[in-house]
Amino acid sequence: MSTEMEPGSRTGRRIGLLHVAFDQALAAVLAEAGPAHPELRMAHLQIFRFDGIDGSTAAELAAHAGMTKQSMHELVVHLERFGYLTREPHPGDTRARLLRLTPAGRALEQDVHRAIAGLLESWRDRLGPERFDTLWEILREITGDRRPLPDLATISVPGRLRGPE
Amino acid sequence: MSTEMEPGSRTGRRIGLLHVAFDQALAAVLAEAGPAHPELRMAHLQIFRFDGIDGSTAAELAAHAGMTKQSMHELVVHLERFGYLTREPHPGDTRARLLRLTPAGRALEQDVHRAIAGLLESWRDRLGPERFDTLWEILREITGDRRPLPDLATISVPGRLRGPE
DNA sequence: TCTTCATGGTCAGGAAGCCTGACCATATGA
DNA sequence: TCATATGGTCAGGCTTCCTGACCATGAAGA
Repeated sequence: MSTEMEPGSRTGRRIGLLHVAFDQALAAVLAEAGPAHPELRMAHLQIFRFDGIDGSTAAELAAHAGMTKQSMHELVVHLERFGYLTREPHPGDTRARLLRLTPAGRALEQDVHRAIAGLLESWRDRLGPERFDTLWEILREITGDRRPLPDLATISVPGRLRGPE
Repeated sequence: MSTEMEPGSRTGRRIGLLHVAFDQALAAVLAEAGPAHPELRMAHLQIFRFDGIDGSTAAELAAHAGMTKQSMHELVVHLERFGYLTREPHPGDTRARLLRLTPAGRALEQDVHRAIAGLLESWRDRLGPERFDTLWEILREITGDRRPLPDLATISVPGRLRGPE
């Protein structure tokens, strides 16, 4: 390690901070921007962080988000109950339900994207354009992004180190 | 945004992935490296991600980790119960308890640091030295690191967007 | 066609990781 | 000395996931 590198602990923390900062900015901007959506929780925003909600199925979203379909189910149902999306029959697969954003859902999606854009803008200001682009590029490289989305499905954070025995 | 920038969603996801990748590598390497510690969960490792456990108090750790002392309390007690640390009286403050790593605790700390070092090494291989250093520098900049640690205490991720009403 | 297996969705229950509230004991400073 | 802050602790709750168990449907092979 060339940069004077702390044992490693700080890096772990810093990555955590990056993540936290992102979530926080998201929550903050949204809490202010939309006087709406009081019934939404962070987990729901996590979903809106991705594109393509509209027109996909819960199972697909679950795969993209790296969670079980049961977990995603709950989020989707919640979102439906509060009018952010509807579930229409999937043409060509009677089992599946096609998710459709309502106007409210679309507005929320916009809010989330605006919040993210704002945060990125502030980072960009802080870092300067070149280094910001570099960060972007590095993130892409580290998280491996040749394919569009599905890679996420293979990643899952174990709640424990070992199985629940 | 100069790099062809997706609406923002991908960036959010990518940062999440960075975080997840880190946690995962940590879990994986440790699960393999130490056939020990079956009773440890990720939350405990999160603690070991920081230095300075040994000799600090639970309240300090809580501040560093950005969580309440009650939450940290549970983790610390757990760690104590399973022999990773002890709590001795704090000289100079009868209320406080000084945390002390046991040999097992110290070994675990080493494992965690080794795991992190290994992950960073792999990123370094993938990115090349200069860009790796750049990432490091950018992370430092974004997460703001003039002061040693305490800044984290001010950050908290809301579980909801609004207060619990 | 019948059978088998995979997949989308759903219900039920639980674990983990946090949180808030309420307290006690001790520091600390006016 | 008295108010207030702080370390630690207990109790209880909420959120966000998870696993297990199912049903209905789809796909693929015997």
